Amino acid sequence: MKPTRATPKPYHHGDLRRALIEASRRILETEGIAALSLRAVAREAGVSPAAPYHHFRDRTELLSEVAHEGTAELLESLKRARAENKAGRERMIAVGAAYVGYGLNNPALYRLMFETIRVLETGPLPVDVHESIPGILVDAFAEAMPPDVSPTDRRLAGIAGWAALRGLTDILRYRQLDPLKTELGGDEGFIRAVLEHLSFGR
Amino acid sequence: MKPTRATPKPYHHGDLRRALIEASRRILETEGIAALSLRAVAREAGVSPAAPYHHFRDRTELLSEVAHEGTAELLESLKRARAENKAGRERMIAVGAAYVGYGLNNPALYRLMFETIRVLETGPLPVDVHESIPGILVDAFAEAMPPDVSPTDRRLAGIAGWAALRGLTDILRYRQLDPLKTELGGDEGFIRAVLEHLSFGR
DNA sequence: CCCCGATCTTGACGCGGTTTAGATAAGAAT
DNA sequence: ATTCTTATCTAAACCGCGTCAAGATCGGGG
Repeated sequence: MKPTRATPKPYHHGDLRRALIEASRRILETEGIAALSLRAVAREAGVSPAAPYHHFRDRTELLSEVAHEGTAELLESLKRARAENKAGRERMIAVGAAYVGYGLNNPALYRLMFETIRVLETGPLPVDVHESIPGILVDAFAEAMPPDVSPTDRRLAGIAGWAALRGLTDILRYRQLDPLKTELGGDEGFIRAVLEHLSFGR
Repeated sequence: MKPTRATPKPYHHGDLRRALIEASRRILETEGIAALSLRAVAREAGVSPAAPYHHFRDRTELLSEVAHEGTAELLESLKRARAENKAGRERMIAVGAAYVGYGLNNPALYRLMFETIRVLETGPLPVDVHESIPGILVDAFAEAMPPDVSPTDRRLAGIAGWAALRGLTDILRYRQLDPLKTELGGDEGFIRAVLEHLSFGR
């Protein structure tokens, strides 16, 4: 009986595809995105430079897979934050903090996901919008609006919130400490303060 | 026998430094950031691959100079928008639209400025904060707050606005048209609507 | 007028992505 | 079990890239 594979049974190596992705993430964490070359990944996995070509069309496709894993993880984290908080301000803050937190805790991978490889957030909206990263973010902000807000304004709030999260993550990722940040209790408090402000914080 | 140049008289080439930067921008506009190699720039300028090393320490320094020009242009654009509008909501929208507009009109250069080469927005705050790109943005948003807002909240509003601009630019740069965008009158109207929303749009 | 030094070229090195041809080994066919 | 097939991997090569060392060139100061 043919092994119906969750992971296709490999021949020589033992699931090189998987090994390559993991090697990539290892390099990404330890040496940064600059060191993430196809050859380096192959070295790390202990195979020849040409071996990866039997599992990925080219370097971009390998990196896309790595980025895809990051997207899945981030999505999972957002879903968790959503599930653990009732719709409204608390959920918005929790979801937002989860997003920024992921970016800060996985800087190289985050960068790969949203800068180097654009395959992900690009393209027409995914199958189920509300289960996508932008979808969850937009929803969380939109639902945090007061009840009297029009649907259009609600949607604008969602987009504005989503945009602010992307920008905030970049700013925190690239910049040194802002004086205000420490005043407000480090990253945590700072993020929370900005998010609260975004949802009509007063 | 020497053609008297407008630019300071160089030796062999005729201000190769300048020519290299301009060649870089030409490649950036036409072929994108992926084609922006040192050798390609040298080719475009009609010199040997090693020639640039007499004007720039390495490839990064050349790209930094190109990015620096972009930063100067963007800064100029923001200053103009600031000067042409009195402090408050109108200035905030004008400045914000100028920022996003620059990013959309110079996608490859914008990306070089804020993704590929980080020398610019990175590092401790510049000499005069209020004459920097983040400074002008933060100020514009902070000043658009109602008068009864506390200094801390004002500053938070500035940072939130700045972050939203960065994110909005990315989103518009990477994504296809959002349905809402066309409803609101294309990029222009969309940006304006989001910005208005950011400053307590109700 | 000659020499100095800034500027540019030539040629090379090592690394990267990718392709081609060949070796290897697992499963299928006989 | 032996042979065949095919996926997998290696070896070797090609070309472009960033960079450096050595030499050629040329403008201006002595």
